[in-house]
Amino acid sequence: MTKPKPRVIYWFRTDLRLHDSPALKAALDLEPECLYPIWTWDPHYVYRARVGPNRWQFLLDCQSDLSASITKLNKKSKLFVIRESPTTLFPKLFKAWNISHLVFEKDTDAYARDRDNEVTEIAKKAGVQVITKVGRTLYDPDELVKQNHGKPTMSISQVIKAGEQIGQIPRPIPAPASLPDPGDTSLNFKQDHPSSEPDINAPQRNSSDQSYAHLAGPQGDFSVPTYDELGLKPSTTPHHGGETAALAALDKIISNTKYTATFEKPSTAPTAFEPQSTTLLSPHLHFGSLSCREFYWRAQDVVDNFKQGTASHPPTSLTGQLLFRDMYFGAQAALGHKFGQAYGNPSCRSVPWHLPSKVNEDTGLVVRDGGGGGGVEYSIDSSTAETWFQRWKYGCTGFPWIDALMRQLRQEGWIHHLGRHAVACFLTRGGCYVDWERGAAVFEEWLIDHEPACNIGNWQWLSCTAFYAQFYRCYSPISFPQKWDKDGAFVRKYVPELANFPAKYIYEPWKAPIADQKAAGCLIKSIDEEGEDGELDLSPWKKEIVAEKHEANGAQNGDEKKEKESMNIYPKPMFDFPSRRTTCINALKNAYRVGLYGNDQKVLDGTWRDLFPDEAEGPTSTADVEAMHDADAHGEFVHDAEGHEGLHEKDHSPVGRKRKEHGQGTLDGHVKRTKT
DNA sequence: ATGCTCGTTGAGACT
DNA sequence: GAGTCTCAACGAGCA
Repeated sequence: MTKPKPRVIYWFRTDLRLHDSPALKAALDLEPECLYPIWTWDPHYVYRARVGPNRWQFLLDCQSDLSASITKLNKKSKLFVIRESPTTLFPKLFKAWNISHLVFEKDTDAYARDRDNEVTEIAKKAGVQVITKVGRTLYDPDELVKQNHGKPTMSISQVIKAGEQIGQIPRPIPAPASLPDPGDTSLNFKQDHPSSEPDINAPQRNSSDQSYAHLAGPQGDFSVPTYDELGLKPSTTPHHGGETAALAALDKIISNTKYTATFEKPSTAPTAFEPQSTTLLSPHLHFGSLSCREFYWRAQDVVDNFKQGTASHPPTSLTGQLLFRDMYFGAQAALGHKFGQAYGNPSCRSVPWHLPSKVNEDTGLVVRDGGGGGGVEYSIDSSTAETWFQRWKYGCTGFPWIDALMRQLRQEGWIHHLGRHAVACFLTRGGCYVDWERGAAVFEEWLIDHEPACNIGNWQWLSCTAFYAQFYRCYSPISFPQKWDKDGAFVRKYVPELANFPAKYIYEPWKAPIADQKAAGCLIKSIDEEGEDGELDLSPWKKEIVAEKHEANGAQNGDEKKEKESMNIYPKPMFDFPSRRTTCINALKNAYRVGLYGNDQKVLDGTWRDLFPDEAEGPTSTADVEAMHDADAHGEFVHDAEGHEGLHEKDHSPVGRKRKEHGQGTLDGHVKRTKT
């Protein structure tokens, strides 16, 4: 008796490619009678993960390109996009299509693991065999953890050591030359509609969300959704997704053997644009439109054939970048949901930042609903910190380097790695003393290459709560960009108000004499001088980004012309950087001395904050306070003195009010030591 | 133990 | 302009 041939669903997720897909190969090795390449529209991504229009665009690009590539291999086939949650869809789909096997690439993201376990149970019940293969990382993150003695991989040397135990990174697998037919695709069942509540992506839409209006899309042909169907605001990124584009970009990079072999991340310019100084392949790695192993071996082969002894090495080399990615995946694989937050995380230091996340006491996880599009909910312990956070987010801090980066991020969905360092340091340990989880949430929303593990890991790194501890190494928003871009071309592009400023003042425009400001067509003013009754008015910066990039050179409407004729306004810096740096470094020093991690009992029960006096983050010496008053932007810096209100009670006082500072003392006298 | 080096990407003064 | 040292000082790993 011959066994019936397998009827296989290949479930695409973050592996939107045909080349080097071990899971797809496993599906094809079954020699199936039929193969259904599908995408299920997961409500977690639609409603619960923060996804801005630019990343949506990139995803749809990847899906469209993949679907076309599948059709090239088999005219009857395509990427069948089904609008339903995988957990409700699969039981019905297995039956309707008489499926014997479900194949997908292994995913170790905390959420994805839960979902995949659930789907695997569903398949088991339906008598469907599940096959998974690793292909998203160089090594299987679980294997990496196992070889790292069961511990999260917290340094690159641990990854290298564990990797040596595992063995060589697999060589890439060629794309298939043909694909089997799909079977009958009729859907003889009713669609289950997922709950859209809470919908943290509501702010990303400008028309009604039709994501789940039709099981197989408005035409009933399983096509990739359009922007209309998803109700999304238009994207503004110039970067596009898709395997075809990814492989072409990789070819171009690899063909430059010197660039490939001698790449050193720390010496690539974060101020470079058109072209950028790094590869911009990260969004492709996230969506799987490029295999990381393809990237690794193409780069490694160039290195191996390069002039002896002149190639760069991990961790700064191109392959080193991929090892860092694996490191973060390994940390996440070991820690699960706790990796994404400080609370309860044994590998993450507890620091009494401003704007801390709220925690659900039952689950021990941060509260991830925040109706109104906030994502993770947080306490506003300090109105000044909240103002600083909003000004950081919308690129109106008054520090041109920071503002240029944040505007590039919001508009294009990508900024250079060192630019991410600069803005992350500024928000957390090197300026605002705001919780890294606030910054991570903004990156989650805006980055087209948002990789949960890498984003979380890098924010922990930059805030010196994990992976990195040299908190006294602090990025200056003035000296750091000057290293690469003396003239400020980058600032001029992304902060056009300052386009005509003299290079001498481009990173510190508040120092320019009024005559120079007038000559450059831009006045430097306190934001709150601008608004009515002293209220902060960030609206000029918060307003929607229209896709003006492509139209700007064409017809301008009357309003825009008028605006051009009048004087531009750019804000004064929202605080004195040198004094804030001193304050933050001392606060970090203190937090390190207290030495608590997220899983400490005192952290879990909330009593840990008593170990930090009100002055925990405030100025630490009289000299600092004086320095602030001497600083240029008079009045503004008095805000520094607040932040002493303690972190528990909410502060409902109006944003931007000036306050008198309390008496100051050095930190040391207030600190109870927990380490001996 | 205690001291040393090293760690993907600091700033600033100096040679 | 590139390299080197100091500033103040972190943890991990090693001898």
